[in-house]
Amino acid sequence: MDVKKRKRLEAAGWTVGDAAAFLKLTPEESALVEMRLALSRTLRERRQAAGLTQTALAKLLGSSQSRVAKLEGGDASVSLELLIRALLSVGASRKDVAHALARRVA
Amino acid sequence: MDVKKRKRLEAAGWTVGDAAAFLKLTPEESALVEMRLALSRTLRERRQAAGLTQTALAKLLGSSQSRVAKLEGGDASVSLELLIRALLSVGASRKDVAHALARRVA
DNA sequence: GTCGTGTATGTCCGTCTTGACATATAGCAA
DNA sequence: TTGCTATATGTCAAGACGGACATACACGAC
Repeated sequence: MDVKKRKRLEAAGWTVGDAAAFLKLTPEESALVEMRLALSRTLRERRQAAGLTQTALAKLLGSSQSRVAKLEGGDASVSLELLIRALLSVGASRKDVAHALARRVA
Repeated sequence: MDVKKRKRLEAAGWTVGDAAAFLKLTPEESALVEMRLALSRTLRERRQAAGLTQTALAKLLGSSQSRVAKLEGGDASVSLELLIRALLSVGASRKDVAHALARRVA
């Protein structure tokens, strides 16, 4: 968005920014949200690249299809822990997980 | 340990290896354990480098000294999630966390 | 010795996460 | 249309996790 348009919107009472700014997240909260997002995207990509369905991954992970959907969908009810476990179960290494964690998402 | 000694021990019924081999962990379980270890070590180092006591970090984190001790001590009752939150609260960035996660621990 | 400080360990109880299940939606083929 | 497959969404009981607290331990100063 160009600066002029932003100025115009802000003058009209709108706030322009990303989700973190909108929700007034602290830097730490933002980092957590971004990590979740980065991991869930990576999970979906790796699962599809491996030719697995959510159901198949769920079985590998010892979980259920619905939870895998929540993992990939960034549902608030899933922990980083489970996301990381899921990545490991699609063959990611520790280094892969680290890389995924730092991946740009915005 | 040199090969001869290992052979001798194995001949006597001993198994030589690291904790993962001893506990017969799957590669994924090993990776998780190593991540926990890597993060908790990094947390302790960063906290000390920042000149913080466990109590001070606990306040930053919105937790208690006892939980920080468990975090750093690798207690089984702590999640990766909390470890990561703790790192963020001592000023680590997402990239820092990723780096810590992949850090060698053996 | 006794403080004081920092850390470790154990337990309790409320909350969050999870697997399981049901159900809904979407796409595709016969 | 029906049927099948893949994914999404909601709910819930059981278990895991977290903060708080008590307490124990270690160390140094006094």
